[in-house]
Amino acid sequence: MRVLPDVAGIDRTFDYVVPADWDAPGDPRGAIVQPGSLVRIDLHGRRVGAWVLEVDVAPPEGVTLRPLAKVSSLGPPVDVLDLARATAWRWYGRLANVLTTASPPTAVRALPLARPHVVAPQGAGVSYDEAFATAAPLVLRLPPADDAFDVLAAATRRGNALILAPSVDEARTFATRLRRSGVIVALHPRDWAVGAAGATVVGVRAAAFAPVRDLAAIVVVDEHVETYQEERMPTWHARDVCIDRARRAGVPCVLTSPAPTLDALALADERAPSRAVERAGWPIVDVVDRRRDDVGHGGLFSERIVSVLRGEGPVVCVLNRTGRSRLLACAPCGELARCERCHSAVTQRDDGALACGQCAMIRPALCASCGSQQLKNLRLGVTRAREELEALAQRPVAEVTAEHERGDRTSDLYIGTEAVLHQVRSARAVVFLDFDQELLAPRFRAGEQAMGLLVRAARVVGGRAAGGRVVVQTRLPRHEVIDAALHADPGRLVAAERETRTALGYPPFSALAVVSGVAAPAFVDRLGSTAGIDVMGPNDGRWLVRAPDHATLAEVLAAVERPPGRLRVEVDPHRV
DNA sequence: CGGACAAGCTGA
DNA sequence: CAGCTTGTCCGG
Repeated sequence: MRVLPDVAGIDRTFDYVVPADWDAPGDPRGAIVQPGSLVRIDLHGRRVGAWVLEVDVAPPEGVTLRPLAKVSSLGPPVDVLDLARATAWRWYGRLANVLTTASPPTAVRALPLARPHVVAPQGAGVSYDEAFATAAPLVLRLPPADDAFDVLAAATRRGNALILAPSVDEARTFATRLRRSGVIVALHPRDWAVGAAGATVVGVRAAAFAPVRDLAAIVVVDEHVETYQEERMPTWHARDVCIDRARRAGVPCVLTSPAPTLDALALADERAPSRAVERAGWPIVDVVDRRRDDVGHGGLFSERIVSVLRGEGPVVCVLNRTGRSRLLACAPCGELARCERCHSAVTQRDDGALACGQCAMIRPALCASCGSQQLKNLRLGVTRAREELEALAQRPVAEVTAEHERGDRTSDLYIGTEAVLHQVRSARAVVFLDFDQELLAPRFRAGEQAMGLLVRAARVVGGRAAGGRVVVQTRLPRHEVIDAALHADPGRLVAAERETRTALGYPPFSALAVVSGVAAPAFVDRLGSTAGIDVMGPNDGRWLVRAPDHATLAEVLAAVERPPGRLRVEVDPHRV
């Protein structure tokens, strides 16, 4: 019996024997000990948990095997075990970390009886059955106003489906709706054993590793949402894990999104709705060009906003948190100071030069548009903005941030950070007071993430027919993100992003890893000048490793002997 | 990770 | 040289 301890710092397997009495007929312990199961072992003087990886292995010469101490629980089935191995390899992480995610939250000694599969009835809307007809992964572009439920129902018509949603709330809602149409649903991770026995499984990111007996289809809802990437090591992405899982199982995998990411499009074919359908599912987008405005005191609210505030019905204003906002604009012409190379916002260093937060490029403090040397800071926090908005609207304003809610709860005028878009379900208008913060964030996925915000806003105001509006105040009115939302055509953003990322060698046109921690210098040193990869840095104690693809990257990283000490290797970093 | 054991340091 | 700290090694 080969086992892997769940102890950080021990990344190797050990061999044990199953105590003879467990194998006696009628003893349940013998049946629970199988690959994936959780056991307890005596290791070097202490009792620790471990996963059974293999049974019937030939132990190495000259070691006396100790018996397993205890069996705790059933664990991930073999297909998930293989998926976990592949994930640990692809994202350069420890298998034990992935197996923790794949294991039941509380001990499972036996599986419940599976209830017979129920076929959800076909609804009145569009049929998505055809999307599941082939085993090749597919991206379904659904406009913001369209619900993914019909897609999920189609998935369950094939058998037990695995359905991932970006948030716990959405997962719960989908689970409830599917149950209402008669489908047997396990909500992951609570109903781990129900899924293992055979049911449609609904959950968030971690459900990518949920056991699903007789898995027939996988759906990842809103694949563009960032919560699908694990932030601890290994930094696996549930979308990519699901595509791999579907391929291994030979079942269809459908990703949905109003604005698919380049990463998804690199792995799956896209099916887009007709222009008419897509346009109908996006709201009207108003772009307010602020380059000519006076942005001094009180300049956060343009004339256009004042008129929006006058109408009936709830209005939501979105502004980024204080502190994160540090933008420079040219005083005479209003142009934003951006990096010439990667177009991120730049900050001014103590010596006056402009430095890019993303690619570390440095240039003199000159406006790229008019050559002026006069630059000014733009900054304003939510609390101040609320006071101004209250004065402007002459009625109470509720303030919503991720941390707290303040002000008048009965008000239908809200202001807050992007958290406000999660808390206010429906509104007549959503106003982005300063969208440039999003567009120019020093992350190479900033554009897609900004698009994600517009999608959220679009859902709050509803489709074109609902009459709602998304108002975007910006100094970059021609930015491809705004252009794409304005025309209800996310393809425009994809085209622009593809060009930039190809030119800069960013994913999905390369595979990246950021290496940091005390052991990083030694690790990078051992990486040396391996053929086929680039090592850049150090920048702030972090090195960037770039390979043409993930197979190469994983191969190269695994070939290096891991030096002692803390080492963080972030594959697919969201910040570079 | 954390226990075992060895080598190094200190004070009487 | 007992009694303690610090470092390195290794687990079936």
